[in-house]
Amino acid sequence: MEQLYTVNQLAEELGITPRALRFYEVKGLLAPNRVGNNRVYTKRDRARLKLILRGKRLGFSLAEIREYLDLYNVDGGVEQQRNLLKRVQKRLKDLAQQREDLEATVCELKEIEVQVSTSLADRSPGKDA
Amino acid sequence: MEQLYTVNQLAEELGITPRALRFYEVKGLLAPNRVGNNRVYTKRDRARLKLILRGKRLGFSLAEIREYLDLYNVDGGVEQQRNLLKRVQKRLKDLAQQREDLEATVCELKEIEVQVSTSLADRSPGKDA
DNA sequence: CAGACCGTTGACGAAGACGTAAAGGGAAGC
DNA sequence: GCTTCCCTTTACGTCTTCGTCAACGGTCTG
Repeated sequence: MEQLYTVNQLAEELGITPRALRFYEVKGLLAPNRVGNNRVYTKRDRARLKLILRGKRLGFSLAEIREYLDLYNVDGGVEQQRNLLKRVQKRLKDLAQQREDLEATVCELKEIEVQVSTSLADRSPGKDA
Repeated sequence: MEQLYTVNQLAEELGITPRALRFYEVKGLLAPNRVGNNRVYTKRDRARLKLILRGKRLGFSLAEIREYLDLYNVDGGVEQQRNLLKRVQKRLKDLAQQREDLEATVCELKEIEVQVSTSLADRSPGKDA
């Protein structure tokens, strides 16, 4: 019933190597079940992996992503939840900074784009007509 | 008249190490003037450095940041400008993807924040009153 | 039963981004 | 003149994130 994957299957589907998958496991980012000696990944593992990959695209290190994944463990006592809340809020703050950086960079690149575009249009007029 | 900096001054001001500054120079990201044997950084160098740091916060490698900085060289022949335009547009595309990832992550974290907050509020009612 | 595939662990390698120690030059203060 | 301080270069160390063998086990097929 439930969709399962081998290392190779899951790796190929998400466009990474099996080696990377095993590495993430060593680093504590994933913990697939075993059948005998072989890894078996569930949909949950897959979802977790997608979070990992998104974290990477955002430029986070595996250690940071590990912390980030911990934020999804909403269980725990009051003290733990307070702690979790703090970490979530810090992460949100970091992401806000990152968004600022992103917007600023996009703005500047768009300016350059316009500049270069018009410069090109001026040099070879009529090409756009 | 113009504000100048030594390695240590500039490093401290921007919260990095002098080692990093020299390293960026070796990697071709910075090219400060010399007075005798000593590096002297201008405001322009400082601005460039801030771009570098922003790139790092966005998760780019130094090599990518180097390319990015080259995008600011709007001079050059038509062929070069066409090339530049392409690179700018590719970079913008990458950043768009990154923005998507960013928004998705922020959304999820905010959900968690609400979840944990209300959970805490429920457990200790009246604390908020 | 041999070979073809998957899958496993382990060791070594490699690139990127610096940290850190070593050894020395120049100027400034006492 | 000697120390102190800042700066220099060179070189080696380190941590991360895998890639790349190497050597091995299990299973299926012919």
